[in-house]
Amino acid sequence: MTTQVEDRRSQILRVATRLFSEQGYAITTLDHVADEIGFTKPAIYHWFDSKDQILFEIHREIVESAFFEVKRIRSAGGTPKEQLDEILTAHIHRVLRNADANTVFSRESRYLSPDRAVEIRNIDRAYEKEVREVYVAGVDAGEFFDVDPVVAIGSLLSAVSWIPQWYRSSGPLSAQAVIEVIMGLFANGYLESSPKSSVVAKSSSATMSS
Amino acid sequence: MTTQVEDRRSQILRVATRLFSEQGYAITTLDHVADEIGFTKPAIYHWFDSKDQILFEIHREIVESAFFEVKRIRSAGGTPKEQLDEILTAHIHRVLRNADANTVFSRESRYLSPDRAVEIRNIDRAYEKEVREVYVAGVDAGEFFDVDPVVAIGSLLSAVSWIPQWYRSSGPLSAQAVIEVIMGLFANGYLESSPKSSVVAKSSSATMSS
DNA sequence: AGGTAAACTTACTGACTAGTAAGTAAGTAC
DNA sequence: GTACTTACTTACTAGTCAGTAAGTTTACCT
Repeated sequence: MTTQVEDRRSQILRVATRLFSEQGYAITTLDHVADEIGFTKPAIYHWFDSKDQILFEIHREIVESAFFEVKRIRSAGGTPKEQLDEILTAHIHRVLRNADANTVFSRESRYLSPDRAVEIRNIDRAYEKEVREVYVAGVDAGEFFDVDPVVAIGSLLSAVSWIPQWYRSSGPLSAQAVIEVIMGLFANGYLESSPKSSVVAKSSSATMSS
Repeated sequence: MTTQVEDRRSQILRVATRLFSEQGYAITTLDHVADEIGFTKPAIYHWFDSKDQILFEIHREIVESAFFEVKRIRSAGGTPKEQLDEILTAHIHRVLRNADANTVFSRESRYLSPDRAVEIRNIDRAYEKEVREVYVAGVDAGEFFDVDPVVAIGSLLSAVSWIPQWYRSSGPLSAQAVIEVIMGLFANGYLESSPKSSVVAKSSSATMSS
C-alpha cells in the first residue's frame, strides 16, 4: 500500500520533471501533466498540495542527495585531491543520471515560493560550502593552486551542472568518456605545454572512440 | 527624433531585462514593466509588437555581439592560444557587463516563440562553432590537449556564462581579478603539482586583495 | 452486507494578464 | 489654422489555469 502511494507520487514527479525541464515550469500546466499520465488534474491534488510543492520536491531530491553525498565522501577520508575527484565525479554522475531534474534545478528555482526557495538555497549553500572546504584543504596541503575557492568551485560546479545543455547521450561520447575529459580538463587545464598527469592522456584516448 | 525613439525602446528593454532576470519571463507582467517606467502597458505596444518580441531583442543583442566579436578576434590573427585567450576574456567581460541580459539568455530562452528560438539558436551555434574551430586549431598546433572540442568548449563557456550566479560586484573580488583567476584555472587546471605559466601566479596574487 | 477510506471524476470559480479598441493631448507640416 | 503623426491614455475582452466543491467508483475491512 505504501509502495502504491509512492509509485503514483513518483510517476507524477517524473512526468512533471520532464515537462518542467522541456517547457519551463511557468507554462507547463497541471492539466498537461495529468494528461500525459492519463488522469485529470484534480487527481494530482490528491497527492500534492500545490504545483509549487511539486517543484519543491524536485529541488529537494537534488540538493539533499548532493549534500549527503559530499558528507559521505568527506567522512570516508582521503587526500583533498582524492576527495575533490570523487565529489566532482559523483556530481557529474548525478547530473547525467538525472538530467531533467538538474535542468529544472538550474533554471526554474526562481519559481519556488519564497519560503521553499530559502530551504532549498540553504541546503545548496551547505553543499557548496563543503566542496569549498575541500578545496581550501587542498590549497593548504599544497595540492591545489591558491585561488579564491568561491571562484574555483563556482566555475567547476557551473561547468558540470550545465552538461545537459550540450551533452546528448545519443551522441558519440559515452557518459564515462565525458566525465574523464572534463575531470582531466579541470585538473590540468587545456594547455598542452607541460602535461602533469595521466588523467588527460586517459580521457584523450577515451574520445578516440567517437 | 530617431534618438528619442531609440531611447524609449532602450528604456523598456533595460527594465524588462532586469525584471525578466530577477523574476523570470513568464511571471513578469508587462503591466509591471510599464509601472516601473511610469507608463501604462499599452504604451509598450507602441514600441513592440508583443512580449515575445521584447524577449527576442534581448537575446539577439547577446548572441549577435558574441558572434561579431569572435569573428573580429579571429580575423585579427594570432596563435590559437592567443585567440582563445581573447575570446574567453571578451566573453567574460560581456557576461559581467551585461549580467541581467545573460541570465535571461541562459534561463529564459525556452520562452521564445519557435521561429525566434530557431533564429537565436542558429546564431549561438555559429558562435560556438567558431570557438570550437579555434580549439581544434590549437590542438592541431600542439598547443591544446587533444580532447573533444564540444566537451572542452561546452565546459568553458558554461562556466563563464554562469558567473553571474555566484559573482557579486559588491564582493571582495574585482571583475578583473575574477577574469584572471578563471583564465588561469582553465588554462592550467587546479592541480598545483607542476605550474606551467605565470597566469595562475598572477591571478593568485589578485585574490590576496580580498 | 454495510461502513469506510482511497483514488479518483466532472463541473466549476476566481484571479490574472496578453493584447485590443477607441480616444486624447501635444507637437509638426505646410 | 487645419490635417496628420507621435506617444500615449482608459476601459475592456478573451483566454488561460491553479485550485475547489461535490460526487462516484473500487477495494478493503469486519
